[in-house]
Amino acid sequence: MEVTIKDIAKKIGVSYATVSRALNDRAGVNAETKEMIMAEAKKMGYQPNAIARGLVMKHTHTIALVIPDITNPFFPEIARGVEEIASEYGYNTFLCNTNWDIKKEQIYLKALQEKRVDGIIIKPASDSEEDNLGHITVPVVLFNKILNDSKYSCIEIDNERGGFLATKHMIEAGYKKIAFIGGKPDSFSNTQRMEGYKLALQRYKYKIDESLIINGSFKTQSGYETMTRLIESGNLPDGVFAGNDVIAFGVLQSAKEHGLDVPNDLGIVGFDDIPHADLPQIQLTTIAQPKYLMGKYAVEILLNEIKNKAKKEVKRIILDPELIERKTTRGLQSW
Amino acid sequence: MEVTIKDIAKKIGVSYATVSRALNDRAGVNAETKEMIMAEAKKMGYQPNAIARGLVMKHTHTIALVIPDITNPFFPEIARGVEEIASEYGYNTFLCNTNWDIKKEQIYLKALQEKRVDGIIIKPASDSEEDNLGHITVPVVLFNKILNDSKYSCIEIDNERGGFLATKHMIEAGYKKIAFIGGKPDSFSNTQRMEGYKLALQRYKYKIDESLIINGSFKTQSGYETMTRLIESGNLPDGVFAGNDVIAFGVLQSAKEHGLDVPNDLGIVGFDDIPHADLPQIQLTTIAQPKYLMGKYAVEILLNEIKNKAKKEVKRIILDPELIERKTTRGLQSW
DNA sequence: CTGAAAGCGCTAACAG
DNA sequence: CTGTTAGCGCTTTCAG
Repeated sequence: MEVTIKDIAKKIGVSYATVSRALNDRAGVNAETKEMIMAEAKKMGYQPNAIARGLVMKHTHTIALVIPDITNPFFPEIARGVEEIASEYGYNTFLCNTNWDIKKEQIYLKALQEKRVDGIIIKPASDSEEDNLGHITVPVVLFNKILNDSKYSCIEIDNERGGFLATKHMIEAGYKKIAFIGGKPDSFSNTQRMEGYKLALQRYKYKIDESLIINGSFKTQSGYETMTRLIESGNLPDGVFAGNDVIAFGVLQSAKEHGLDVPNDLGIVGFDDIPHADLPQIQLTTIAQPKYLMGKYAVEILLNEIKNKAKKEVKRIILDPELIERKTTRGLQSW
Repeated sequence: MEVTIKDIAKKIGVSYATVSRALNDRAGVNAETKEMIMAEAKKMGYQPNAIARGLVMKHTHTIALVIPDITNPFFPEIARGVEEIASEYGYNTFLCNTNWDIKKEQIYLKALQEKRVDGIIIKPASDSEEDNLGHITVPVVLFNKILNDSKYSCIEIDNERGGFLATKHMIEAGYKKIAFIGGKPDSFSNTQRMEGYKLALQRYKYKIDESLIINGSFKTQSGYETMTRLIESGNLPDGVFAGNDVIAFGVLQSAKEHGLDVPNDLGIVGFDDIPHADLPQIQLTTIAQPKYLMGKYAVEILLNEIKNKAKKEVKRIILDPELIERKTTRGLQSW
């Protein structure tokens, strides 16, 4: 049997309230008895029961991070940020992987609430917010742009500006026929990146060619397949702005297999700046997001909302994207 | 206030025991009243309190996966495996990242136990088992070879054989001066891979040159730095077996920066076969581990131990590594 | 089929 | 400084 507060109380001959006080370092316990209690607790191998405590305290000191794809190196970076900061504040974090499956997300959200997590940080699998987050009663912060009247705080990169920057860079480097190979079509981030792309095209008087705008999923495989299709259909662009880096990897792969010279025959820019995008063999030009920081901020906002549940104010943090020029695009100088 | 079982009992005019029975689908409730209860529960937005339930039931239906580096793409693959399978069985999983920090691991293990997780799957940050896992009372399964008298189940690849295979491959491909650039020196996996390397060297009458055996950490940066040091010290090998793939990436990077032709001037083989090791620009020859499967098996063993806590038997699963020949080594044919 | 009551391990008034 | 007591929300005998 597990050793409880009562066992140690009995052993020492005090009431278990006293033991509780001692263990929790609360005032009003004689120094000597406290010491005895601590010693005995250690000796008996006492381990506080957070479940019981949670039941009375009404908080669990655990939060959840729900993400769509832990296999995309973008998310582990974020996860590291939230986890590290959370644990600094004494919180554990559940890491839930929805696999972009809205049903799975639903199930997680339900379980998380039943387990009484104190708050949730989520990158939704889909963006029809109300559908999914409707039943959540704990504080939530999203990695997503959110409708203006939303009751949730959020933090994200300015995706439209990112898309704009990426496309502008390719235009200025002299690419003429620029495709957008995107990810999940019903994702805000994706849409906004595409909007930025279109905006840049317009700004520079390029015409928007819908046959060059193709969405799929945020996977390497998807990038590979749609690029291959593009090449084999004869509708070959000389530049592609990919919805994210792993898609860009797929594009790169297809290009290589078809003997295309990157960056001369084909320029590529990605989004995220995941680890290994900077390997010399890859050298992917991309739009960087401050992943770790995003995780960090998200927890801080969340923890703050948890603490001040009463007077909550929704915060929206929009971060600046940054273009990282590497070798999958021609530089201006070479033009 | 949260709606509880009592609220809905009061509303309908039954005892809350009955409500409990109905909600949990237990026998002995009149069909009609059950329906009423279910309806009311939904209407009132009742959400079972898993904390309270856990307190009485003595289990939480949550397990933990503690890993050293979520940023190494090897681990997310495993994580996906455990998470998916666990959730199929109705378990949530805490994902904890120790960052190879044994103190952090300690803290997590403590918190996890206090939160009464039902079991723990862990790749220890260090390998002096007894030190770390001593206080754990719940079932544990390790991703690590374990002493023969250990009380824990474990599952892992045959690292020695992997190291052997890797080195043998390089020898047969004609490389003459093969270095081992390893990861954490006090890691079993690392040591075993090194043993396999030595074994192959001996088998083929190569002499073992300790100046060619260098450990560091399981990071790209570490691989990059030690390779660079090797090159700049003039002690240039013509082959390196890296402790894992991300190290190999670093080696690759250094090689490239120093104008070495891979695979002709330098052959490289990694370990793990992480995603993106197969990109055409990388094409890393490596030793594959069945990552997802390892995660899956780990949960299955764990869940089984949880169920049969009484008659537990320790299981040791040793999986076979597989050499994946790609382009960072010469093939036999080209020799 | 249903209700009463005990208790899971702990915290927090409230008395002393 | 310390003990008594009442719950937290739920499951589970044990009676009826």
